[in-house]
Amino acid sequence: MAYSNGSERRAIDVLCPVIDMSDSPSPEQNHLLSMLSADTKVRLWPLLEWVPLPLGKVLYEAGGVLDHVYFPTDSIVSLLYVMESGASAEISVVGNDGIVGVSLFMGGESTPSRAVVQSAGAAYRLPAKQIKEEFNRHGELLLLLLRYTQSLLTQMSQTAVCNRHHSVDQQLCRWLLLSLDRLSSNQLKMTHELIANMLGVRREGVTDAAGKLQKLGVIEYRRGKITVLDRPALEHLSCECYAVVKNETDRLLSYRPLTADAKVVVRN
Amino acid sequence: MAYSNGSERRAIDVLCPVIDMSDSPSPEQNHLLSMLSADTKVRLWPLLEWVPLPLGKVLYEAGGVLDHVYFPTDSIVSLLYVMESGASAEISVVGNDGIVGVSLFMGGESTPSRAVVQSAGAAYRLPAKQIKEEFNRHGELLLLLLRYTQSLLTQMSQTAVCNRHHSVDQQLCRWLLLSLDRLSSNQLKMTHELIANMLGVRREGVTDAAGKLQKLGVIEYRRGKITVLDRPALEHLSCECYAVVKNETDRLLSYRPLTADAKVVVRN
DNA sequence: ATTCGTATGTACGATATCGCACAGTGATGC
DNA sequence: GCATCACTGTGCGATATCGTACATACGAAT
Repeated sequence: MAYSNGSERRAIDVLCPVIDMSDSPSPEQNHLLSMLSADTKVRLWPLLEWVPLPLGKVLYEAGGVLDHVYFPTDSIVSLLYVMESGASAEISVVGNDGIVGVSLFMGGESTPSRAVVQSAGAAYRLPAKQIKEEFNRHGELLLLLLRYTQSLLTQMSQTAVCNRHHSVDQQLCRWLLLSLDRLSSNQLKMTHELIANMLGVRREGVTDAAGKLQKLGVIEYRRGKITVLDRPALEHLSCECYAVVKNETDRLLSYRPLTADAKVVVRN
Repeated sequence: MAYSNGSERRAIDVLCPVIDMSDSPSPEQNHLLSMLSADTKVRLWPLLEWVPLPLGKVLYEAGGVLDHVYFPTDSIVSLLYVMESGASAEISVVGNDGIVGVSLFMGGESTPSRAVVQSAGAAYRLPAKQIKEEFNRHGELLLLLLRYTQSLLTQMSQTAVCNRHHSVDQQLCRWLLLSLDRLSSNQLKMTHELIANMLGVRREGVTDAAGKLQKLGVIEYRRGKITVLDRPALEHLSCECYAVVKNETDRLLSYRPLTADAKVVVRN
């Protein structure tokens, strides 16, 4: 892969003095951005804007016009659908493995879902105009983004099936794994209430399911902090949906989640 | 729109004598194909192969390699996800408004779902090589197919939400409307059993729901033939999901379903 | 007309989730 | 230290759907 040696990286630094790398993390933290060639990086880096994404921030509303695409570095963004009744369900999760705002380059300009920050962190963003321009060069970014979009299709269809056939217990496991893959530690800041919103179930249902997992020693939590203690057990208890999506995403994007030993392991 | 006058149509006939239009219906019956410019049509028509699609035919298996994309004319194809347990759920429906096999041009080559003919009819198909070549010209077909893919994203995410929050009764209405929009009559050949497979529920659940609709005079059925008598009522009884998907698809593709007066109305 | 396979109708207990209500309990701020 | 709020635990009846079992009825084929 390009960028594996120091000289190339230095060339970028020289060409793109606009971005102060000491302040903000490297765009490379986003897998999609890191997979680009040196040429494309030289073109795109100066256009990227680093933005902190506080918990709960809404990147775009359902039906609203998108003005940027976001490449999360260490944040997690949920694509959430909110119904007329107020009931909601998470359609997809995006972390440093993806991009938020595919409808910008797919041609639709808007989507019927809302993008909301589920785990605070940051992202690099690119204005609508720039992403379209780059997309229309019909180069590697187009290919990459299309493959990512296909992985989104998989994620969404699997969510549909999971919602139909699996228990809250199983879905909680799946959800925890999806989040875990996109975090650099084994701890997530998340209340039962918020998870319930994502899964589209009652808060009490999540409390029940989480209680069982805690009794089993798989997770540990208190007041908005969930620590995963036994990830293999979580995978075992989860429905097949997690593995299907992960395998397909790996296939499409050679996505590599942070391995256990690269993580900051927390015990609370 | 192009092709509104006779001279252009004749030009095509001269240029593409390979396709015998008297045997097979026009590719124009597929909305995506009909939206192309004259130039593109001249290029594509000779490559299209007309194929009858009998009920139940599997266009591709989950994980299998796709060798063609299909543009249904009067057939309906379901994208069906079948789980390890054998339980299934319909992810999306494709009729003359769309194309089957988006993963071919999205770059994935395969998908974890199965494409199965839900309503017999025919389609035009294009070999993998040809659709990729045309896609890589980066012309109007690319734009069109990307917008269609976005409408697929909408359809899938709405399915996910619907599976989570709506009753079998509501979902049956939504499903009937989706099928109706893709048929040229008000009658569908479909057993409760098959509908149950699509919705991912029990057959008895469908029988119950259909029984209620029949009692209300909204539909009429016997042994695999369902006749819709009161479409407005169906829309009223359906959840919002139908309308959301329809509006979004209209917006993205200017899709126009067959209007009531253009239909062959059947009473059984 | 009879037969037979398939489609549909119905019933009933089991289960999962819901909706609601309220009781603890940890964290945070004054 | 205390008050307060947000988060979590728990209980209970209501409801929807499930799984299963079996009855009925249509219609195609002989």
